[in-house]
Amino acid sequence: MFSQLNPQLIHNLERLGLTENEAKAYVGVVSLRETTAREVHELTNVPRAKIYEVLKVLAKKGYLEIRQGSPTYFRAVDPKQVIGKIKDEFINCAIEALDQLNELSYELPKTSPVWCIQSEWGIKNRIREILSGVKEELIVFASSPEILQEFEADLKKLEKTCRLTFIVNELDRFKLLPFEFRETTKEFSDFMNNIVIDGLQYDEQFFMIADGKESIGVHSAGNKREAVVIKLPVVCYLQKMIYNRVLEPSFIKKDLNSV
Amino acid sequence: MFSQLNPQLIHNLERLGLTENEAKAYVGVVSLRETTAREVHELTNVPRAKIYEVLKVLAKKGYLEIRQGSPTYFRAVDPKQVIGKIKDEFINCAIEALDQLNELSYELPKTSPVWCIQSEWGIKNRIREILSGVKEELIVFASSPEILQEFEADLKKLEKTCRLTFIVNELDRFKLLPFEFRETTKEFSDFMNNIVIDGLQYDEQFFMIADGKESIGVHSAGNKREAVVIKLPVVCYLQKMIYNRVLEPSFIKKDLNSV
DNA sequence: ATCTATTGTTACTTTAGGGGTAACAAATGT
DNA sequence: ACATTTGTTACCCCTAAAGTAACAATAGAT
Repeated sequence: MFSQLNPQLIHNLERLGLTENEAKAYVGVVSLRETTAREVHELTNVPRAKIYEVLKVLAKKGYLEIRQGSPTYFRAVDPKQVIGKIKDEFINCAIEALDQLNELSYELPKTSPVWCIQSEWGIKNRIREILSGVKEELIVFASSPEILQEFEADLKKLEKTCRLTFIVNELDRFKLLPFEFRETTKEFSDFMNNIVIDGLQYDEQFFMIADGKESIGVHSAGNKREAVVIKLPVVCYLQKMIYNRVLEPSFIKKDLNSV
Repeated sequence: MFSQLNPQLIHNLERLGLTENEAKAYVGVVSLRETTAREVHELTNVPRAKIYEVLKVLAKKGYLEIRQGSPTYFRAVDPKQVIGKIKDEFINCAIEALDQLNELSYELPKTSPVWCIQSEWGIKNRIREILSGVKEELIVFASSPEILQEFEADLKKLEKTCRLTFIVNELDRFKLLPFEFRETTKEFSDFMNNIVIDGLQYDEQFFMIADGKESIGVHSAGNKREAVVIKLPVVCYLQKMIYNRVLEPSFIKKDLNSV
């Protein structure tokens, strides 16, 4: 009747490189164990005129076995073997691509002073990269605890070798995290949550200054989230100053004032 | 000038899920390290009208970082990270697909008596499966040593627990392999190399009978190679008889004659 | 300030792969 | 012999992605 096929499974198989009809047909044969083209067609709704070619292709790829005759019968090779094969081929491909990409890198990385990152994964990736390079001091601002939780382990490790300063705007919301937090002034946090440029609402969610020379800030502008990496020592110095200024006076340490 | 891009690399990246233009653009940015859309366009020949959108997409996926301005600059995220991410996602997908496929297997495998396998990988896979199921006796015929080499380790292991009989048509060609071989009669090997059915030349290359009830034969018909699996005990018995008959008389053992 | 070249965008065409449909030939079964 | 099922062929359609051409917006030069 109407497709009992798990659409998520079909989608996954497509991502593994099968066409939609190939995915449906393979699932069909696996479901039916040992079967004819017609049965597969009826279960999967792949047009009967197409099913023969599709099953042939799958057999050629080694995913099916065939018993000739009229009708011809088909049998699925164990999914574990099939998926394993696809995976192996993909991984070989990935390894080869990586090798080839690495050969392109003849120049040393020109490190430009400012970059913008527009994917969630890219942001986390870059934060982790910066964290792994911190030598002495790290200042972290966060407007909500989620992102800190994400990097809790990395930060905990850093705590042993570096001076860490955590700045937040509401101490309460962070009390579950095992760090010592300092609170910003009310004015500052109001300001941070309410920056509008060209009609776009900016919401600074996270900020980090590493060794006073590299910073990354994560904000949402409109409905998009992005991060900005800045490596200009001057700018970072200014940023650091600002963060030092906006701490609640009672928490400001002597040595920070002297900078 | 004319593309210095490694086409193999482009092809690999396409297999990893990028479009051709995305692959070229990413390779371009990796090559140029830190660069503008125009430079990427000139290096890769991706149409200039397309390069902006393509680079944006790559940034959205997290493979590039952006420095806004006019011109906008682009920088590649470390290929190791990028390829690693793609690989992880793929593998998750593969694992999920396998789980879902395994849920479909409600019935016990109906074992049909005869199957045809049309991919090299599928053939090897099935041979290995059969080898792993042998309990007592295995008879192997091979017309060339390559395929035996492929399974040398598996066969060596079997030798300890089973009676193994190797039948070949030219002892000389197999002397490098660490097994005891028996030779067929000249007539038989001539016959085997010269079977023509419906104008198609059949060349039996490999044959194996496991415990007298399951057999697999690999042959090329025309220019195609395929394998036939037969699980009918009767047929296997007959096949076994034939193989026993065609051994050079001097090598025929007593107990084989008595069967 | 004006002109020019470059940057970035938009709208369109083309192509190829995959999917769907209809109609026919070949084989099977009554 | 006839009908049914199996298998094939020739189409059409749609979409994703590549290519093209022309225009707007910006930056640099005179």
